[in-house]
Amino acid sequence: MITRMSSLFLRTLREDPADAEVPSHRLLVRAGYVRRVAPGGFSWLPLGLMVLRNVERVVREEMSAIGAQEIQFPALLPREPYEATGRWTEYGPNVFRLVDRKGADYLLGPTHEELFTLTVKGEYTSYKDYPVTLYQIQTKYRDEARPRGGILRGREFVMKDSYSFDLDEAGLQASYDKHRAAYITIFDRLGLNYVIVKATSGAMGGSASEEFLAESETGEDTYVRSSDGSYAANVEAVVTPAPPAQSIEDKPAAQVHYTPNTPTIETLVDYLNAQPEIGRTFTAADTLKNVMLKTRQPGSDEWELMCVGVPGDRDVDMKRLEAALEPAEVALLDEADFERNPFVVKGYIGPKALQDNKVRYLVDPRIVEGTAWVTGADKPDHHVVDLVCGRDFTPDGTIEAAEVREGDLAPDSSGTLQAARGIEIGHIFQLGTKYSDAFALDALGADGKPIRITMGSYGVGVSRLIAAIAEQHHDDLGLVWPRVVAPADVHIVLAGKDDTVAEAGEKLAAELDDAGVRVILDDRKASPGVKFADAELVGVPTILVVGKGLTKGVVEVKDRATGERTEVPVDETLAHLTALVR
RNA sequence: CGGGGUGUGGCGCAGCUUGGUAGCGCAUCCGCUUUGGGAGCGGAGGGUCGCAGGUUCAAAUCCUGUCACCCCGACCA
Repeated sequence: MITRMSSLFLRTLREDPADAEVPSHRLLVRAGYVRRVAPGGFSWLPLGLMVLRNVERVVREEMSAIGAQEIQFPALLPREPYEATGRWTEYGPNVFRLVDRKGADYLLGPTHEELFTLTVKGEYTSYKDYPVTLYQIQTKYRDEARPRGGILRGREFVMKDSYSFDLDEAGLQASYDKHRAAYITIFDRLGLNYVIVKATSGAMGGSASEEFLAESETGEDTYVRSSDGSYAANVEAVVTPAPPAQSIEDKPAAQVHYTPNTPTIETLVDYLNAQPEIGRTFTAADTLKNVMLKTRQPGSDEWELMCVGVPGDRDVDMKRLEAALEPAEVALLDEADFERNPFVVKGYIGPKALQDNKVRYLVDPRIVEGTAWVTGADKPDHHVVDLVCGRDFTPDGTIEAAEVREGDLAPDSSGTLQAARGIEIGHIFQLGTKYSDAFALDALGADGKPIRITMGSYGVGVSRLIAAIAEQHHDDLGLVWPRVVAPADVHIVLAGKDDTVAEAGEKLAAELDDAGVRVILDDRKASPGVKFADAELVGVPTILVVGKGLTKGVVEVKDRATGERTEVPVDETLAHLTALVR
C-alpha cells in the first residue's frame, strides 16, 4: 500500500500549538500524528496510528520471544476483584469509577493484576501447568490530577503489562531476568537511550524492582548515577552509605546553650559562630534537624507521631520519605498537632523529649554511633552541643529520607552521584505473593500439597514510548524516526510539475511497494518547498526527491537524520533503497 | 489542592487600558500566473468574542459570578 499525501488524512501545522511545551507534544501535533480531545486524552490520526502499531509490533515480537502469551481483558471492570485486594479504596481518586444502570460499581482499569491472577486461578490447577507468562496491550485509565506533556502523561494511555506465575523463587527470578532481557532488546530496537535504575515498588507492592528510564530533560523522574556509571537508581531508591562508627570516649560532654531566636538551622549556626566562648565554628552539616511527622497505616484512622532526624544541611525529600514508609501515609504536623503534644517544642526539638515520650525516632544513615551533633534542647531558645549518638541518644533506626545531592557518594563506592532526568518507559518487579495470597492462587504439587504461586509484574508504556522516542529523535525541522517505528521507509517528494516527474515517481513508488518497502508518496500539487518541509516534519528516515535530476537520469536520496544527500541513477534506485531499508 | 496564565473563525494571535457592533497571519475555496525550499496577484466563505447575569442608548471591551484549558508545585508511576 502506497500512502499518498494527496489523500492521506493529514493536515500539518506551520505553527506550534499554543498548549504544547515539550518537543514531542509540539511535533506530534504539528506533524499531524495526534490531536488532543480532552485533557490527557488524544486521538491517533493515520500517521500516529502507524507509529503506535509499529511500537506494539516490536513489543509483541519480543514478548512472544520469551514465551509470553497475549490475552486481553476489558478496560471496564467490576469492583469485586479490586475490593478483594483492597485497591478499590487504596487507589483513591486516581481510578475512574462508574455505576451501571443497576447501581453496580465499575472502574476503568488502571492496571490489571487482579484480573490476571483470577484468570490463571480459573484455568490452572496443577504444578504441571506452571510456569506461565501472560500479557496484554491495553488501554489503561488513570484519573491523573494533572496530565502533562501531551502523550507523555495522559489519563488514557496504552500499556503493555505482563505477569509471570511461578512455583518458586528461582522460577520468579528466571521470569524476571527474561523480561529484563526482553526489555533491553525492545528499547534497543526502538533506538532509545535509556538507563536501568533501581526503583521502589510503589503502589503495586513487591520487592525487587527496576525502572527503565529514557534519558530526557523533559522526563518527570529524577535519577542518579555514579561517575563511573556502574550505579544508577531512582532518587527514591538511593541508599545512603553510612560512615564508620566513631569512638564515644573522646567526645566532650553534651552542653546546653542559651540560643535565643534560633528556630532555623541558619539562625542557629549564625548565633553559635558569634559566641567566642564556645571556641569553634559550626556549619549546617554539624546540626541535627528533627522533623516531626505523623503516619497512618492504610485502612486505619489513627495517626501515629514519629520524627525523622537528618543532618541540618539537608532537607527531607518528601518523595523519598514516602517511599521509605510505604504503604503508610505521611504528613507533616499541623498547628493542632503541636498543641496536642506540648513536649514537641517547635524549632527546638531534640531526641530526648522524643524518647521520653516514646515517639519513634528514625535518623539518616549518616548519623552513626559516636557522631556529635548540635540539636534542639526541647525548650524554647535552647540547643545542645555535642550530643553524641550512642551515648546521649539512641535512634530507633535509620531511614532514607534526606535529599540526595549531586556529589554524594554512591553506595557501591563507584564514585559520586550525578543527577539526571528520565521518562519511565518500563518497570519490572517481583510481586511475590501479594496477589496470589489475596485470591489464594495455588497449584497442586506432586506431593498433593498446595503451592502458593509467586508472581512478577512487568509494564511498558507503549503510547508513552512514542513520546519518548520523539523526545530523543527530532531536530529543528521536525521528527526523525528510527526506521522500525517510522510510518514509512521512504518519503518520495515529487519536485516539479513536469509529467515526467510524476511518471518517474509513480513508477519508483510502485516498484518499491512491490519490493516490500513502505512508501509515502507526496503527489500533491503543492510547491516543492511545502513538500520538503512536510517531509522533514513528518520524519520518515529516507527522503527520495524526484525532480530536476531526471534530466541527468538521477534522483536524490536524502538521509533525514544526517541530511546527507546522494544522487542515484534512476534505474539503480530500487536496489539502492531496498539495500538501505534492510 | 496551592501558585501563575489564557479563553476572540480550523490553527496562531491582535483588539480590552480609553465601550460605538470584530481584525491580522496561516489554513480553506475560486480564477490567472508560478513549481528544487513553507509562491504571486485578484476574489470568496467562515466567528453566539467560554458561559450566565449586571451596568449602559450601546459591551469582545466595564462589573459580578461561573466554567474550561494550559504551565509550575503537590499528587500519581
